[in-house]
Amino acid sequence: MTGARLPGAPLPATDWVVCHVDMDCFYASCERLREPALDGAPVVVGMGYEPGEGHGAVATASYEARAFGVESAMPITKALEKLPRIEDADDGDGGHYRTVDMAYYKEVAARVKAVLHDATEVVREVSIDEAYLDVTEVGWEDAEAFARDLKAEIQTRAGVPASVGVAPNMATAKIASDFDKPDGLVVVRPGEARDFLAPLPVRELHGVGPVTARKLAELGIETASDLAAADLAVLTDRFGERGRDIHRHARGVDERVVTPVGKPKSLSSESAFVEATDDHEEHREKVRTLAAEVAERARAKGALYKTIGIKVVEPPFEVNTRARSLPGPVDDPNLVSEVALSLLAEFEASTVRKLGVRVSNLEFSPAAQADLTAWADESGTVTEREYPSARRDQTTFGDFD
DNA sequence: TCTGGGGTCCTAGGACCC
DNA sequence: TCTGGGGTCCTAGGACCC
Repeated sequence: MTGARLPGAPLPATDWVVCHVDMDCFYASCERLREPALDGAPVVVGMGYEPGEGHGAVATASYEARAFGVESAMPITKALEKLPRIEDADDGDGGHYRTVDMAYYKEVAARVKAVLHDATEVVREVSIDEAYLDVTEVGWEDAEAFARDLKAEIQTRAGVPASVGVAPNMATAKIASDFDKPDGLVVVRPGEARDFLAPLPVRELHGVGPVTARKLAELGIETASDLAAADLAVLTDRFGERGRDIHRHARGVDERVVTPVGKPKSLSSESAFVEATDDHEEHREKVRTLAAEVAERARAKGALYKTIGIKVVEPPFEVNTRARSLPGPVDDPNLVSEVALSLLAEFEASTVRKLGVRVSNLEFSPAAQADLTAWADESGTVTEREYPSARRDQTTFGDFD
């Protein structure tokens, strides 16, 4: 395993300098950017808290709002209990609620990303408000100064604050960026990672969610240091490949290479009913809407899909998925709807709280759709009738980014 | 906390092929 | 007619992340 590396192979992990940039309560910061009066006040950004839409959740809460107990992903009704809207509070001690405005946040995010790409070659954009940078060429001598400049540059050019973590690998850098939020800057040098992580609860490690944390607790493993010292065989036995990963992460080891994210693997749209319903015609109507949405998004991205699926969530929270694959990739909104509805038929008698439609097995090369006749004939799933629309759709490629 | 929406990856069994 | 083993694709579910 050790010894000479092939040319072009990744450096040993300890030689890397990885930077994780994590925007501080990004949506709330964006709202403040265009509405400076919100500075220093509790801000909650979410959806579905308007009258009659009682099923939304908090997307982001400012730190002032978190002080009231408002958290990300909390049902909006619960958030309003903890922190009433300022309009409804008589003592003036309320929160400023704003509806998610993705188009605006994407504008701000684009400015942040521009700063990152100007700063270094390799950037992995994980989400709208988070990215990893491979800044190995900067070296450990200058890593801290680099990160400080990066933060300042983001503030200057995008107008929003970021926290930055620097470490010899992705998993540790991520925890470092979170360690001193907001406006944090934490550098973990090679050799320091394991001690840095040691006291943290396992739940804070990337890849340990509520389920794994509970199972680890049953094994007497509570902290990263417990996990680092645990028997690898026990972990892989219980958690499979992920056991190996979290064991490594707990020891401050992560050999994943920072690479840009590729094309999406799937696209989906989902939507919850305000109240779970057994009205199958309502189910069908929602699936038609979702199918149209997802097909439109796929087309906008120039994606062909080979698999069409649905998700049906029954109370209390039972998730069912069904999918059907076509003989070859298509761009055909009508087919998405037809297949989704036919998969939905199985749930005709179900009470449903939430529905989703998904396309996957994506291909982005227009040539991928080259010869549909060949398989359309031998299939039986895709009929002649559907074929012409699929081919016509190809002409829309390139209309969008 | 009775849970929104958009994703990723992994696992496991079955079908099918050579 | 009985048979081993490998590889790939498909579907469904689970866990996790932001």
